[in-house]
Amino acid sequence: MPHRSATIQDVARVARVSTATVSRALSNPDLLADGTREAVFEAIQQTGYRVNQAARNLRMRRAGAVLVLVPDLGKPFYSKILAGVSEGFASTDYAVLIADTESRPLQDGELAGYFIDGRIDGVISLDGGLSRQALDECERQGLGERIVFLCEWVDGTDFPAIRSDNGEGARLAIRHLHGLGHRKIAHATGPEGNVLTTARRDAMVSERAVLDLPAREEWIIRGDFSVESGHAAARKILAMSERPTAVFCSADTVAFGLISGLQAGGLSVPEDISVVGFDDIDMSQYYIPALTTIHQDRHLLGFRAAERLLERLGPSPSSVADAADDLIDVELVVRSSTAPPKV
Amino acid sequence: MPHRSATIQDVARVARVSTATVSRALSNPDLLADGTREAVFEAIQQTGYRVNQAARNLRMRRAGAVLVLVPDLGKPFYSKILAGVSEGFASTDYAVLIADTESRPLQDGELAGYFIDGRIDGVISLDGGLSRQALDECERQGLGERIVFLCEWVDGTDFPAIRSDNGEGARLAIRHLHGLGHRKIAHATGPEGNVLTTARRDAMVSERAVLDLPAREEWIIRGDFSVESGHAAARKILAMSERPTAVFCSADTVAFGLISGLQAGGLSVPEDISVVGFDDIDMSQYYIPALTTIHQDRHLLGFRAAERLLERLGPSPSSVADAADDLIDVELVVRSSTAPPKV
DNA sequence: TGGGGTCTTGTAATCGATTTCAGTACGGCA
DNA sequence: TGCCGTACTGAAATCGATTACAAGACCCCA
Repeated sequence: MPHRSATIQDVARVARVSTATVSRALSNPDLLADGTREAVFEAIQQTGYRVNQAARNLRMRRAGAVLVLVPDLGKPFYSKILAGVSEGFASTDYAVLIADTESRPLQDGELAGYFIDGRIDGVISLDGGLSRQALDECERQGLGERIVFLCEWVDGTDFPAIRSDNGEGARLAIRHLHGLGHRKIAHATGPEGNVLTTARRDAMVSERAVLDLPAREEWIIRGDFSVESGHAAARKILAMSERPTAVFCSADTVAFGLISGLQAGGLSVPEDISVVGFDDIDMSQYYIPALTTIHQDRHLLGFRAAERLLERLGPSPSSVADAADDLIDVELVVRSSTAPPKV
Repeated sequence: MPHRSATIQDVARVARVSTATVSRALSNPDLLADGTREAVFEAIQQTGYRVNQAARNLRMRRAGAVLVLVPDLGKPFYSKILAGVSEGFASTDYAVLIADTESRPLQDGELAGYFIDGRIDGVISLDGGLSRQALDECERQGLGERIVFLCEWVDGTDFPAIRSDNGEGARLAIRHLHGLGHRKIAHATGPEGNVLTTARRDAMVSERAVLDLPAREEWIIRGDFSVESGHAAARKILAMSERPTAVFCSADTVAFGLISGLQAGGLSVPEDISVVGFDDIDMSQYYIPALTTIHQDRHLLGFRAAERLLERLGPSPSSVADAADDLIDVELVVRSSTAPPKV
């Protein structure tokens, strides 16, 4: 049985003031006379008082928590992002709840339900696959202000979305390969229907056109962001009559699987085929060959999303934040998985 | 402004009963007459009522949340564990809070403070480096029952600790290498002072003695669990006059760095040196060479920890749970990073 | 017919904070 | 001296649930 801790009543008794005064001492100290304030703080010290969050939240009609929706906690890509989010809320009194939408998808009305329950004050969703219905329901309840997307987003909605400049990333990758002399460039995509898949593929395709490079249907290899799908892409490439000399992968993990698969099929990277990844996860610089990739500042992404949500939860409803701030720069990191094509 | 949602009062009014009856309908339905119960559920439907957690928690003197302390969210090792924990709590009404103890270490009294605040009901700590003081303070407040360790633990305390059989893992690794014909086996350790470092190193050293293998001081290479430390270990090995023919690494990430470093130094794996990892993170099977390693069931570890904490938070204080259940089996996974030594 | 038991339900206290409203004290000014 | 504004503090309502206690209805059996 936890030792029953001091309440505001106890403090008031010790300081010989009312509970209202104690409350004010904490939230609005300059309202009090100097002596009173000191007496209260003294009493707080003595009793070891800490304000009870449940009571405070009940009275203030807030939950004191935000929810982060992660498509798959098991993916290393998310870890640093979460660290960033968590840091963004560290100096506030919001708790950070994390839910994995893959291991347990949200039920109908569950998201809005969390708000209504008083469980959460806001949401950061890393999952762009949230159902339209769930979002609409939140909007209908006037909760639209409390939702921020991160990395992914939902087309056709106008929730703020902190994200990397995916298009620019794809263009950097293609230009880099083009610069090395590659012309036959393939793309291993993410899962169909994912906004990142679309953004990266579209930019890749259009940049390829801009540079006047050849395009073949089979060079767009559908997959998902998994290592396995990279492995599968390798098998497809090995079976092609007209092989590309370079592959731009939609994720580093895909690149790892791809390289591993190519190697198993007797092709070496970058000698026979160059590979570019996307994300720059920790492993990438130590992979053999070290992976050329598009760096995303994952920590910053998380941190910014936290800031953005905090703004929106704050007292002033319309913030001055610039939507342009929501696009985070990416960077090409050249390592050893790319080289000029064989002549 | 979120649409003010229905309260228990509203439901009571609609159903023409008292709030007590509504409350009972939810928590103890068979106490009510059939007709009443139906009327209440009908009213709940009509009003869209959802119980307010803050109010409920306040009244029931509970927080409705558990905290998971993660040493470094950025490490891919933890992701699946968190998914397991999260799944373990999915069917309960506990929220799962996650805090990164590296990016923001716990302050004095902060942990006990969370309990007293009514912010959390329990803790799962993946961090074995929690200060003794913080733990003692919790014990003193009678909160000892509410703490469970996971993966790591703190020597000399008797909190339950769900963990892999680290000793067995180390022995499996050494026996595997011994079986291949290796005699000169080195070990790249984790950070000094970490319980896992100690457990794995001690078991490695004693198994090496059991098998009557040579031991050299420099073959115990101190590091931490990072890729970088594996890289550094490679440099040390390259500089040795008497090189080992195999290295048992304290983590897969260390193995990756090691292999990368050896390769950079002109030694290839497994031809020149065999490498065994520990953890079997997702990447390991796709690394080149695919990594021979000790598999930890990370999802199960997380899930078990959740179960264990739930038991302890439940109404019956002394659970029947067997402490033996807390040790999770590990498995040797043989891939391509190990081979017989060159003759 | 009356006492005792079971079923069902309601009244009201309670959890621990915040905040509105009102009151007191005091100083300044006419 | 009397009125008013300012500074400070307290009493009490409130947030939305849970639950101890009590009371009414009904049945059974002596």
